[in-house]
Amino acid sequence: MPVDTDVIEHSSGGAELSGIVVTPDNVGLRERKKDATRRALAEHALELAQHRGFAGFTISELVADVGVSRRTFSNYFASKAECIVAVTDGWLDDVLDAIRQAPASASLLSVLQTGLLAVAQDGVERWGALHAIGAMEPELQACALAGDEIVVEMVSDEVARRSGLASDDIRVRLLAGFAVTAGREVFTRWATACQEPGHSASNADLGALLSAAFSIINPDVLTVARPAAPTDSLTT
Amino acid sequence: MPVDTDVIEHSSGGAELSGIVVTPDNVGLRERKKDATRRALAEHALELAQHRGFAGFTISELVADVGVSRRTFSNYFASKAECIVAVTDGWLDDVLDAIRQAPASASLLSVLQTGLLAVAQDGVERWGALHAIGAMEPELQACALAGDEIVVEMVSDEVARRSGLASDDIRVRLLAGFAVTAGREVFTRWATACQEPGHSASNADLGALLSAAFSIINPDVLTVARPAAPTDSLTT
DNA sequence: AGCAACTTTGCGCAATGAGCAATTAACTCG
DNA sequence: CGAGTTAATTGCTCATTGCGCAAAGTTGCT
Repeated sequence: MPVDTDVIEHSSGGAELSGIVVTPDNVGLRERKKDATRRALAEHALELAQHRGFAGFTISELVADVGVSRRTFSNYFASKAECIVAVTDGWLDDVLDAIRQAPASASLLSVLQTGLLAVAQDGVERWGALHAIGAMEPELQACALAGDEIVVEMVSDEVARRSGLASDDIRVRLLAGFAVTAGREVFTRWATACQEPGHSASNADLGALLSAAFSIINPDVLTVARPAAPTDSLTT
Repeated sequence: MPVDTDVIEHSSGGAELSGIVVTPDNVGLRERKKDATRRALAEHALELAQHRGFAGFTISELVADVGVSRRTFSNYFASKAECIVAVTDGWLDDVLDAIRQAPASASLLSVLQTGLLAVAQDGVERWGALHAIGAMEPELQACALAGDEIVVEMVSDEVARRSGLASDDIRVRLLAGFAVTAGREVFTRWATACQEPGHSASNADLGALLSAAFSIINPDVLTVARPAAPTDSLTT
């Protein structure tokens, strides 16, 4: 009996890729349980880290609280850091869904901003905690960054679909990379702003921040013919 | 006797910040020795990783080859991954120097490209090896990404100086972040291209790749008054 | 030379990450 | 529903790791 089975109403199972849930549509009990323990571990790890610091608790303590064996932990995560970062698991799907559901008429840039906003919906609060801990814990930060890399991958595919360019076109990759970086940066500011005394942070501000961030991008780069590309074999 | 002292002619010592050498101007013997062991460890670690794989050797083996104690290793690096990534130590200074030495008349964007090219001078080959290993080793990749974060920090300062904007202006940070991301992406393509059978990769191609990458950026964003910034307290 | 500052080293230990085989729970199909 | 298949959990075990501590060895400065 890993986690309180009663609490499992219907979460979503999912196939894994590099430890991140990608397709949360299996509905077997087995999958739901797996997902539940994973979530429980990540969630509780974050909580412990918030109170006692990243190094302030051991995996053994964590699993004791959650109710699984020490060995099981290693079946899910390769490290404590990876476990904590797993609280962001759902976000990838949030962004992707938001992008897919955006009207075909919307511009790529605004679509990406929309996707980012979608994550902000339920993610920013956790992100604050995550960032607070990770700020001085290099291992955690590294894990988070590595996780983002996968997001970039997936967003690239989506951008490629929309723009009609190859998903490994350098501009596509970089645009996706930029979007993720922008999200990280904006969320950080947002989170810190929220924690301040006069915390008048609203969703509108978040949109403004995103706009400021995206103003760096050349608005019509992807809609236009490829730019100066002397050696074609490489720029693809 | 850590490393062959005879070989130490004049490398450069340096104060540390998060494990990355920042100011390589101390010339004491002590500093040079430290730097030498650090380098020796990183270098040899990379070599071992190339031949036996990341998990194919232990820290104990590494230090045995280099000639320092197991304990000393931990004085320098917190993990095997961190040690390997340390072969990139000098690159940060390369970029920074290149940026600083660029004529004041040059545009920010071209200056950044120049800085990236400076790294390519001696770095790309190692980067190939690094990437080859790190591709499937999440821990290594994570470390590298975390290292880049520091580069972004420093580049931001430089960009701020040139543009006259605050170094924590969101556009400055994102521009720096973009530059680093672009560098990573470009180097990856470059390195893989070089390894291919018909390896006709020249420095010119590298410049072209960088141009393609930077074509995403809005050319006059930083030289112009700040863009739409509704809530000023946040966009700063 | 002699003292202060810093590094290296050895020892030791708690914590980690993973392989293996046995157990248990979930799913499938007749 | 019940037997067989598949997959997850668990307990053992062990090599490896990360780091605190104090002793011994270097370097730097006067």
